[in-house]
Amino acid sequence: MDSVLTISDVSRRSGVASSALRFYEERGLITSERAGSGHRRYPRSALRRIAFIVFAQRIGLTLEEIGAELAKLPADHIPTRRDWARLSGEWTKRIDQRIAELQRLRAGLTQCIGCGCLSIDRCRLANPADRAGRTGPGPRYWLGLVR
Amino acid sequence: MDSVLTISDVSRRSGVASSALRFYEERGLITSERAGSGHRRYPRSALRRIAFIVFAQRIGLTLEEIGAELAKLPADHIPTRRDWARLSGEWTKRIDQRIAELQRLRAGLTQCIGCGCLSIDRCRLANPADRAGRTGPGPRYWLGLVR
DNA sequence: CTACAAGTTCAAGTTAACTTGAAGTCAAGC
DNA sequence: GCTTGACTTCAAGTTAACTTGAACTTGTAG
Repeated sequence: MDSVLTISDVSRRSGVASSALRFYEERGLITSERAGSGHRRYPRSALRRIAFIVFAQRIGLTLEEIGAELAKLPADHIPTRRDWARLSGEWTKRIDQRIAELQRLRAGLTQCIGCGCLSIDRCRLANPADRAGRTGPGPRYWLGLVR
Repeated sequence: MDSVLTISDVSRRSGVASSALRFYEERGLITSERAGSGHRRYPRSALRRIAFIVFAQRIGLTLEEIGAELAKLPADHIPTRRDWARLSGEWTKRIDQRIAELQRLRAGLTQCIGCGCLSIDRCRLANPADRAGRTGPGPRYWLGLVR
């Protein structure tokens, strides 16, 4: 129940691997103090920040987006309940959009495939015009562009 | 309105890049005949198969999973409406699970972050024990393991 | 004092789903 | 006969989010 935590403390408590924590730090998502030895020391508040990151990932945000969100937190004090709550506004919308899409897909699954209309020409769900176009390399699907 | 299609025909009609179509073929998701010149020729039925692949991706299936689904289709004839419908059973469940998770996350967003319980120790949503554990390299998040 | 665990940095590897580029083939139009 | 465009294969590059490994230092227990 110490007030400062080592990286393995944080890893164990958060379920996030030490290597991932270093990676998050490199990306500017979290910060740490250093002990005289050069070892990282985390304040208790880091746990909440990390929980937030994990939470946001499950919603489907990229680390970059999460970083942008975290940047909105006040820098002059440890974020309060209110500060965290302010971040969540945009997210609710995003979740709702994804839920709506899944519900459309679910309907298409029984209706389109079931009724045989799963044709590129006729079906809105499978229609290329309804999908995001994007050029360049990289994983199109994972970027949520084809999702 | 020809009965056989070139790769660029299929690409244009489906919105899937030619390179992706070749990639799908390499992975065994689709097949093609060859013209004397060595060029690919697709039957009309390929369009539906490709639409199915795109559809499945939006739901969140990997190409490997999609391949496994497609393998269940009869090999001796062009799949009928019924054949396609049979594949969809498992999917509905999967969509529902993801929708349910998003709804839980949505609730957590207002309740947990809003009320300040977003603490690794107390909050179920952020609790490591609730998340899938996995060892080895690769993108944990994108694999749906942290989602 | 000596193990040995735990921490550090930095470069390189891993995964899925493609894309890009190089080098070559083939048919059609002028 | 020559160019142009569409096609082919094959190897290598791209992206996100990490992990792994090597080489090294520090902290702690016996």
